[in-house]
Amino acid sequence: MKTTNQEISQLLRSVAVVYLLQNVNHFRIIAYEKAADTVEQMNREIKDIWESGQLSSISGIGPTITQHLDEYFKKGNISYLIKTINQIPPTVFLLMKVPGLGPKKAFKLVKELKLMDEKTVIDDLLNEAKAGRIALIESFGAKSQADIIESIKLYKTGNFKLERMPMPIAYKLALEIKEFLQGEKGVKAIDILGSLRRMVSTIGDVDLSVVGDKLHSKTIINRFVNFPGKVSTDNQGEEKASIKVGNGRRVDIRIANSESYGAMLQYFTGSKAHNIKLREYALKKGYSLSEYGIKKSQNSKGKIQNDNSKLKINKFTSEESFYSFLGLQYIPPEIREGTNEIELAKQNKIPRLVELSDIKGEFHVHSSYNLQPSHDLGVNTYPEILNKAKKLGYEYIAFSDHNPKITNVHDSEIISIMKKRKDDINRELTKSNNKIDYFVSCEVDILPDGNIALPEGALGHVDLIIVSIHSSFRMARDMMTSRIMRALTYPKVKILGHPTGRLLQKRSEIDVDWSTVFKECAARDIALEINAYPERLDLPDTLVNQAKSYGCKFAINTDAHEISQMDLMFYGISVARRGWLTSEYVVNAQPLKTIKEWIKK
DNA sequence: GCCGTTTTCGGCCCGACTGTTTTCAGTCG
Repeated sequence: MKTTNQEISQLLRSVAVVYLLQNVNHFRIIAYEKAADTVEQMNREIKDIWESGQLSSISGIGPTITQHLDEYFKKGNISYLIKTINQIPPTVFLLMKVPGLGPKKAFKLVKELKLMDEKTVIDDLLNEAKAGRIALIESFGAKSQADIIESIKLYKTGNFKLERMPMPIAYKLALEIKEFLQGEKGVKAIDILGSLRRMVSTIGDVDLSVVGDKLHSKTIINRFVNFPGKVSTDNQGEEKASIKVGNGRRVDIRIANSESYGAMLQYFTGSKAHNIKLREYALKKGYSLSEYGIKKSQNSKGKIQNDNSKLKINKFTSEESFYSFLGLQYIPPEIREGTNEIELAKQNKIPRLVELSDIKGEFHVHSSYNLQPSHDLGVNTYPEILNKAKKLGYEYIAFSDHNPKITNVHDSEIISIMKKRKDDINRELTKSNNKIDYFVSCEVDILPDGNIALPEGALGHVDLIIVSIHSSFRMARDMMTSRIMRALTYPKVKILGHPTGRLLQKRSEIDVDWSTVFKECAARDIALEINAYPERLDLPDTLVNQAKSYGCKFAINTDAHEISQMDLMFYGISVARRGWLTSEYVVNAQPLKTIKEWIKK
């Protein structure tokens, strides 16, 4: 059975719940919650780490939890962790899924109302509420009872916790609202906050902030709640408001004044892990942080008696000055994930991450040239693509149409198609006296057996190829690994296309031993693609970071099937930045000369 | 239970909101 990080994280969180209900030391509870957070956000499978004996080297997982996990992996259901969880009725955990019910309330309800049937517990609670029996329980009242009925209704619709949306969709929504608000009186600046500012691949809520003077905050909020895409207004106050747009997506807005805007921006950008670590770091220096600014910590050891200044808040107009006050280099939002960014910022060692302006070309664009492809054709001609690349300021572009269909077609036919294509490209493009260079490429399917869907005889008619999986996504890990490893051995393979095959919210990643694949790519100088296509964002950021540690190189591509999609390079850049890539790791941030040498190798 | 560029002991992130409360606990982000 495969044990996922999600399951282990859940396990640790449940133990924290049990301890909370048993009134054990508060910080022991926090330790379990922290460990759960750590596991949840880890970019490697915890079980793999356990197998390699490296568990205790993870920050947040100390000797005790290491020992418990070790026992869990060996003994499963009879381990300490499971036995601990079993001390609490399982119905408590089920009730906690209802919004507004945390451990204490859920436990009290289970105890007082004797809700022990796991299959019916939610309905049982609803019936008790309707019968008026919840209001009779101490610390509950009529309002709580009514709230519970509402919450259960919401819970049953399944709409209370929508699936996250792919980041590019959220980004587009945010830009639409931003544009809608732009002209309003008093609006000085609008920023995107939260996970969207960090460019996480999937987004829950969209958060926006507006710098505006108090005089106009009411009218700004008013305009916001009249956004044409709005379906409901959740709350609307003087300084903030929430609306839902189509599909139940929630958008929050807050109006802030400019003098403490830096602290606000920092706080609401997150991540939670980053903010917690930042506050711990600040506390050691005697400072306490909040969305309003920085003040002297009440508990700081170095506190001066009778000091009024500790109540005074230092305000910051910019994030740069906020971080700088703490003695830290500015940390780009994309890497604020609570790994080691604060440590590095302290030493002034945050690298300059790759930027859109570093990009000098791309390798993955589909044209309308009909070579009887195995998958979708693009809609634009080679000259149109070349022109677009020129407009983007690129030095080079590679045409990577899908390979010709191989079913019922003889190899010789495919070879002649590929030859004709190459000749056609060269004839069409030499005419137009271009200033930028191009490469004849091809995106070739990796077949289930690891062979590629292009006869070797055709390889003479391309400069390079991208190999990608487009079928048989569900294979056992060892088979999938050797499938890819075999594909990498073919000549002219320079890029492994959309390596995990994931489609955000639609198709999960293939199961592969990535360390084996990454080592091979590094050894063969084959770049891993960071596919910027909005549904893909593939490689995922965490794997980018892992591959980087093996010395891999990356090609950030849009996989455009229409020239306007070549503008989506931006999304690929965000993935690269989240993976801590500097431009030296990105092949298409290198000049033409370097690329020519790379392709020849 | 975890951790260390002020500590191997003595600390541990901050605030809003809500409901049930006479001063706070629980939940959420």
